[in-house]
Amino acid sequence: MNRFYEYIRHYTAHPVTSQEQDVLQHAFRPKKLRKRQYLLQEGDICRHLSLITKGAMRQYSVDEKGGEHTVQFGIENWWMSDRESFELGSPSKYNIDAWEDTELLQIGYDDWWRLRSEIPAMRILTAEMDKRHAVASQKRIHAAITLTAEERYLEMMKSQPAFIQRFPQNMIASYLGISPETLSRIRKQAFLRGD
Amino acid sequence: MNRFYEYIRHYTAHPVTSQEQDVLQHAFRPKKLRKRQYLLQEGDICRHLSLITKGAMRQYSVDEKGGEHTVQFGIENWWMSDRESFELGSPSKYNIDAWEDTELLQIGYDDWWRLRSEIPAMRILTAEMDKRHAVASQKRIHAAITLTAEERYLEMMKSQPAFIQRFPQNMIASYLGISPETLSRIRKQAFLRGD
DNA sequence: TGCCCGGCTTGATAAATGTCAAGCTGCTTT
DNA sequence: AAAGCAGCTTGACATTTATCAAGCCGGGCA
Repeated sequence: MNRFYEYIRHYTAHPVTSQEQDVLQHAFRPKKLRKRQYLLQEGDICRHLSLITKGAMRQYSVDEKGGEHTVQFGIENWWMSDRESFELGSPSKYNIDAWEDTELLQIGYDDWWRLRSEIPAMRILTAEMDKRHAVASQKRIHAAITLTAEERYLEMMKSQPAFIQRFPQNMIASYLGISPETLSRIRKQAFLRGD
Repeated sequence: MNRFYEYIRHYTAHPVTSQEQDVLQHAFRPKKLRKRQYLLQEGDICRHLSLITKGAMRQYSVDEKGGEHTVQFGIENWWMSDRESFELGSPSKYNIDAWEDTELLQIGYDDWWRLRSEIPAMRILTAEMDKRHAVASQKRIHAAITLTAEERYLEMMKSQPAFIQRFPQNMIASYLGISPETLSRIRKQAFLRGD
């Protein structure tokens, strides 16, 4: 938990009082997942926000032909959830599972909203998260409608090298919206040109 | 402004006191734009959030070849801004202009943050906006990486028919990430099959 | 009125990307 | 050690989508 208080202070510039630590400790629960274990399955309702403290996960959908489409990757200090299901209480269309052995801090919907009014730092943290999320979403949407497959990959190498290192190529491809074969060829081209 | 208080009450279930109306009235400024007039140009810093009270606008980038790529449409009751430029104070990569004659209510960065702490309804409104934005972004990203051009268009017809009615096809195409010709052919196909 | 221009369609062709099938490699499991 | 499997690559081919060029149509404007 101490790393979590540090995390909050880092993003909000608000130190967490020991009184607040008490409240936080009761609201957040640690959880461990083994590689390939589900955090959420299609049809479930997403009841928690989960902060990754260690490991790597992904959120993805599965189409009729069994193809997987990665909506989001997460590693240390990223929050995972199906935002739609969590906020609306609707059954999720996505799976979230662990690609590496993973450790999380989880908080439920009611606690999350309660803490936002009780602890100023949590209010700031939420605003900061939403802000970053909005900026990142706009970028990804713009990339999707504007760039070619190759440009999207090179852009991802620049902005998210950690994901490319920690997840296999077929998952990267499904994140970029292309087939694994196409990604393999794009990488070859880029390599032959000298990265 | 009265419609604005009504708007707030609708989304927050908090009536706006006359004291608060006073504060809001000083923070928000009305603005009118003629068709084709810019609200924001590439290179500008986006200093305001703008609520559309009447009209239709779009946010788009222009590539090296002069091609336009629509990131967002907005009509009545939609907020327009380049979120990245607004939050980070960086020069925008986008243009925002009016497609129809448009009326706005604008608020600056500092006022926006101040009102969030002063007026509870604004805090709720912000949270609600961020929530909806997050859900919509996730959907659009999922559509972009999962669906074919035709499926994306049909999906848009279902979820955003107002946009399709009020913006010309070449802009719809640039929103879907396809060429105007492809959209024209897709529509013909769909029509021949009976919608 | 008549012209011009923006928006839309259509056809021919090119480029990008997907699909299917095969084979390679390194790791895990037995 | 052998078998099996997941991830990656490659080739041949199919499909989707973009590009370029031409023409149509209707509304605003001289």
